[in-house]
Amino acid sequence: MKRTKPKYKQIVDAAVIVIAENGYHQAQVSKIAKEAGVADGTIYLYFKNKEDILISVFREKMAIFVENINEILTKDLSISEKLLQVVENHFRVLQNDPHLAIVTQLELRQSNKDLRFQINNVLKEYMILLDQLLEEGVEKNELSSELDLRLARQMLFGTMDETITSWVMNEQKYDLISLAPKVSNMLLRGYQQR
Amino acid sequence: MKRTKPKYKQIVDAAVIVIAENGYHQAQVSKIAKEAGVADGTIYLYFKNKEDILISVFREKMAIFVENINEILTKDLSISEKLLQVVENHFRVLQNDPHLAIVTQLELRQSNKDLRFQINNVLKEYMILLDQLLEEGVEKNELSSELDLRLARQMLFGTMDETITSWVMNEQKYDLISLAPKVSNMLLRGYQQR
Amino acid sequence: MKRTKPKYKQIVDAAVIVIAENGYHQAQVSKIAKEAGVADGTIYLYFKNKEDILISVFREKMAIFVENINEILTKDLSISEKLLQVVENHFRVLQNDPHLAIVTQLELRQSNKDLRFQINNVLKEYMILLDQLLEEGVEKNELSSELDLRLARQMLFGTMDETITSWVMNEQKYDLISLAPKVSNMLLRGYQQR
Amino acid sequence: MKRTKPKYKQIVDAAVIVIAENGYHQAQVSKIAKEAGVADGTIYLYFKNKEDILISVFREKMAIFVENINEILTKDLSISEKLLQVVENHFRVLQNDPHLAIVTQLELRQSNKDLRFQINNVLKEYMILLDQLLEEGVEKNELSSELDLRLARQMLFGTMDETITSWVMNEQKYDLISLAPKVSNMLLRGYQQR
DNA sequence: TATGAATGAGATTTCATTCAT
DNA sequence: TATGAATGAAATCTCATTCAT
Repeated sequence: MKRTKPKYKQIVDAAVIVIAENGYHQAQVSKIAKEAGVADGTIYLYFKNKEDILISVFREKMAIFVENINEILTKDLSISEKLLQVVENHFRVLQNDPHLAIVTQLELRQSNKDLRFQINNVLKEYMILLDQLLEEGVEKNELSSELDLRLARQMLFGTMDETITSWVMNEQKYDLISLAPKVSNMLLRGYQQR
Repeated sequence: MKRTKPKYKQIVDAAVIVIAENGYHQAQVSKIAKEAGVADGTIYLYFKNKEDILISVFREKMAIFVENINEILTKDLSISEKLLQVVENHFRVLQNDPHLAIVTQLELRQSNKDLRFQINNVLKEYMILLDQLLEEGVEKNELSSELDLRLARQMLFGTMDETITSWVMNEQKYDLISLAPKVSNMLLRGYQQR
Repeated sequence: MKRTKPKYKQIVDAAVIVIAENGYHQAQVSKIAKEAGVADGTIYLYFKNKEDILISVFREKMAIFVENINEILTKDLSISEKLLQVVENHFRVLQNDPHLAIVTQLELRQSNKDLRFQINNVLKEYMILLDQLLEEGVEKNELSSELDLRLARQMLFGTMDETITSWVMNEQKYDLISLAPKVSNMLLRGYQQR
Repeated sequence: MKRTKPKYKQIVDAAVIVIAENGYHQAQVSKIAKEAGVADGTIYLYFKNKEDILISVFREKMAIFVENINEILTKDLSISEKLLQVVENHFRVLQNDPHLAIVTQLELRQSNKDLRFQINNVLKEYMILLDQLLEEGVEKNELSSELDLRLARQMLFGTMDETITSWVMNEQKYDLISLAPKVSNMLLRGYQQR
């Protein structure tokens, strides 16, 4: 299972396209192979099984989020500014890759429990970073000292997720990124002391 | 397609149990029929196809939410109090029916795009009620006049949804209902003018 | 798994024909279904899986041997006469069902270890009857008192088996049944005291 | 197709080991290549295809039997003594190479009809030698003049084969070689005039 | 000679749905 | 209305073999 060879990336990218265009249940291995320009059997030189392709898609793409967020967190900015950048980043990555948006918001959710469990493990890393952001806000006295961190993070992630899903279901008709300031403002006020 | 006969309800209830206990992908029509105490073929006297069973499950159960929320909205209460009651109601219905919680938060999400679009149509009714609540808040000057209603509602629904899903994924180990005040408070502040 | 319905027998018989005519590895379930005049899926109402079909073929057909041998053993005959009848019976059943002969002597031996283990269990019943025959011969002093029963039975079965396999490999060109007296005579002498 | 180079022998020996340890159906070409310490493709410089490896295994190993038997036949011994030595030799070669015993008695029998016909061709050479032994016995008046040579040889081979297969299936728990005298005695008596 | 990455054909099994009774 | 036996389409994965290097 080589994870570095160009063919590995070819197949992951092909999977995103095929799933976005055909839907999760119509994304047969043979379609992915065709899109990637390799034989069906070649897939299995790089992935253990079909599930392994899907979890890899998620892992590879989620890495982009994590990397960006990490960068934002290390900057010397106020929490309100960081929060805005986090939301904007989340929105931007998905607006700029419409296929990926469909895949993460609609298609991959159709996967079975096993796969979703694995996806959740990948998501945890992202969640931890969101937790860090909020914790920092409390420490710096920018957010309420009484904030329930878990609930706050669930509000953050749930709001972004629902906003994006609605946008995808509305066929990505409006500009998502420009909604980020309003969203982060609402969240911020929710997190602040009265 | 009789929607009133007892057998219709029998089958819907059987579906909830079977899906919760076996998972979406292991909820075969024959299992549902067995649980309902009818023959496989009988299912098709009451439902067009399997998807029709699932959407019916959602529609029937969602009716409980809508009914409750409707009642709350007509009461003579402040928005902050109504918001609390809405969140509490949402949490309570699902905490009191663990099978249903599993089905709505985890299992039904595995359905295909078509079914999910239909589910979203059912959800719309609920969304409209949430919109009304927020609108009323703006009109009564309890919420910021600059509130973006759609985003606000997405924050409301997204936060509740994510909170419940996390709770289900944590095997419903803690008390969900008691989180309602904190959640509604955070939301409320987010919706208010500084 | 109904073992009595006519369709069960239909499928078993079809399996014998298909395996004999196409060979073990070319006996696809769909071919068997076609030969039996049922749909592919119907097979799985009567058999757990493909292996279950094959072991059933063996079990059903072996029952004929066991039944016949049992009958012979209960007759009031000399051991030499019983031995002759046993050999003759073995040869006759297979000569009269050329398909079955091909299946038992050539095709079913290609099965994997698991299946062969199960087949051996079925064979054991037959082996035990052969043991009884030889034991009776010793008790009645018709066979040498020093006979090693296990080796004697291995000689009996091995000789019959090799004789039939050679006959099958020679495309069943000569009369097998008429060889029974010579074969049983040779065996008998081998079992007798000098 | 060089049959002399060391790599040819390396591969044949690797095949015996891989088949014995993994079973016929789990003996992939790539496993054999790995065991032999060569690349998959290299196999095809020495063998036409996989079947060719297997038939080669059989041919190479059978040569040992043929050589030994030839030697025995040329000795100046009574038929009864030669028969004993033949049986003993057959048992000894397999008892001393447990891997080979498993391969010849269990695994190679799972091969398809084509391969088994080829194996039988190789076996024929051995069968001819057994025929010669029996013929010599008749000529020297040590065996019955009325012996049916083919049946007698089938009894000889079938008995040895079944005895060894039982021993292998019993996990080679007892001493096989020491059974040779009893076996050859039973056979001898069967071949002699009353 | 030697390599090993790539190929692609092929079959078992499940399960939603039908329809004769 | 109700039954349940029968249907049949459809997809993952393996592995012998090839061939460019």
